[in-house]
Amino acid sequence: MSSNFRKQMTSLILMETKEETCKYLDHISLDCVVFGFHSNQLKVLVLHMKTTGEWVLPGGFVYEDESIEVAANRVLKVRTGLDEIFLRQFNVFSDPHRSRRNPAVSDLILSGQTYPDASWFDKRFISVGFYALVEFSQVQPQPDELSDICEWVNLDKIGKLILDHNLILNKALETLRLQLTFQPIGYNLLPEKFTMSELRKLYETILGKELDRRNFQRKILAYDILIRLDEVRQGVAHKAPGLYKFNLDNYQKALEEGLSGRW
Amino acid sequence: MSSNFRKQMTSLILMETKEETCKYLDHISLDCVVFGFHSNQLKVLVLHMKTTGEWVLPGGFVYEDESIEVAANRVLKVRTGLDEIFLRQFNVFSDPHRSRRNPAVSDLILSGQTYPDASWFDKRFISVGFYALVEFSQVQPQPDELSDICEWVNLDKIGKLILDHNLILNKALETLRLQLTFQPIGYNLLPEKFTMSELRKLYETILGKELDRRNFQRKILAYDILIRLDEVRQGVAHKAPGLYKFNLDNYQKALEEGLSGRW
DNA sequence: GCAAAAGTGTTGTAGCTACACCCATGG
DNA sequence: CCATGGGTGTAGCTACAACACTTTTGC
Repeated sequence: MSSNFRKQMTSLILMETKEETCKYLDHISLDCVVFGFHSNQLKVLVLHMKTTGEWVLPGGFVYEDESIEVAANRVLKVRTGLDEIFLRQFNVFSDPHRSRRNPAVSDLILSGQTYPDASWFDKRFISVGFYALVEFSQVQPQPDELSDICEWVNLDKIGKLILDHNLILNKALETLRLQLTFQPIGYNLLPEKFTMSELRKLYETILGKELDRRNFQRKILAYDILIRLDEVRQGVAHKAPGLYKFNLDNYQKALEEGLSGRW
Repeated sequence: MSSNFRKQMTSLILMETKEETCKYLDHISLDCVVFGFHSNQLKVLVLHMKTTGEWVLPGGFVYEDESIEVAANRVLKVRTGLDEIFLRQFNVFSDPHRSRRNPAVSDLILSGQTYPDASWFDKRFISVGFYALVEFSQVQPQPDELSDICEWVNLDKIGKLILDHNLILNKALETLRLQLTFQPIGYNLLPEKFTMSELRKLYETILGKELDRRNFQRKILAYDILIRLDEVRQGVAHKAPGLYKFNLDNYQKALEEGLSGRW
């Protein structure tokens, strides 16, 4: 790592943080598994570190005067351009050896403007895991000062991530599965208008198994949570599928009960 | 609060922590909602503070070299006498105003043996909530140095707790409800041998609604997770009910699928 | 004998599975 | 005109709710 490079990155960090007077809480971080759904595949937002070439989940730290939820929202707003993201914490990762000294980062924190001292990054971090559901097409992935890429990666194409981030991802996915019946997962991952196939493919991807096309349709319609629009999807090489949107009122009510079935 | 009293309590704390060289992590605490089941009622373990008379959930702090799970186990071992308690984290409570200066506690921490400095308790705490399931009769409730009572209280008799502990309790209960179908909740709350009524009352208490005695029995037996013993409960003023125990192998397998039904 | 709870049986129905069949569209 | 996926229908089965009825015990 060249001295020039260090200088450049240090100034980048300072630029971004200069006006901030709040300090971060020691020892506490957050990591986000941001899910999106596109071309019938579940995708996750990941960053590629400039210095080490490692892949990481978007994450950040918590200011002394904000809740973790607010911190996660703040972090994701920068990373995606979106406000008011659907966000749920799902687990705390606190193995004392989960984090380690990261020279690429801690080298930068010499000025101590926002961090208590230079060794701040050497400390052990307890990380709160969040999963986020976003509408794929609305996201403008933005790398941070330490990364050169921020992009969507298919769930089945995710390789080795930094630290315990693969564990975090897997746990997020497991949570998503368990919460499929009582969280508005379809609503948050799909665009406003969607076809029945798209909704079903989303369920199939999350559950990791195929569902009967016809039974799925009848079952989901029986909940009365969808509104059939007078539109069809154009430009497909077969019968044009009808478009639906969520009936948000009924959807919320149905989720309170849980979408009972076994899928 | 008399000066004598302060001295006494300070020495108590020092006694307990003298041999410990590890420091606690700043800003991070944990709180446990310990559930027990006795005389067909769900109970929670609470402490009564000597100084302020407030009721609190058992909790503690995290050493620099332990995970939160290990810390929670350590705390609960002292409070209950039990090892290897069934324990699940369910939420992080991080509202920046959730904790406040607690004079009764922070006055004690003047020596800085185990805490970084005297203002340690004044800091904001982010608390990881755990729920624990224990077998009521096995527990020996032990107050800590700051409390004079540690006892079981019926869920419906719990009054105002300190800080946001009522919120923590409610969230724990909600989690318990949601996880009833895929966590070994019956197994951990009941004694080894139990009657069908006891198991059903447990479900009824957690779910907050009555279940049909006969349908419950047939449904739960259909899962093949119980073993009917050749014993009956004696000394009841009616037909002696048969005793059951869990078939742990089958129970685990069934929980992986989820005890499907709607209860 | 009677009250109270245990234990077993029955019946109708809702909802699911597993299909068959036809429709619309692009190439 | 055919391949592809959309849309609707139906028969059989399972699981469940809502009951009735019998059994066993203490008092």
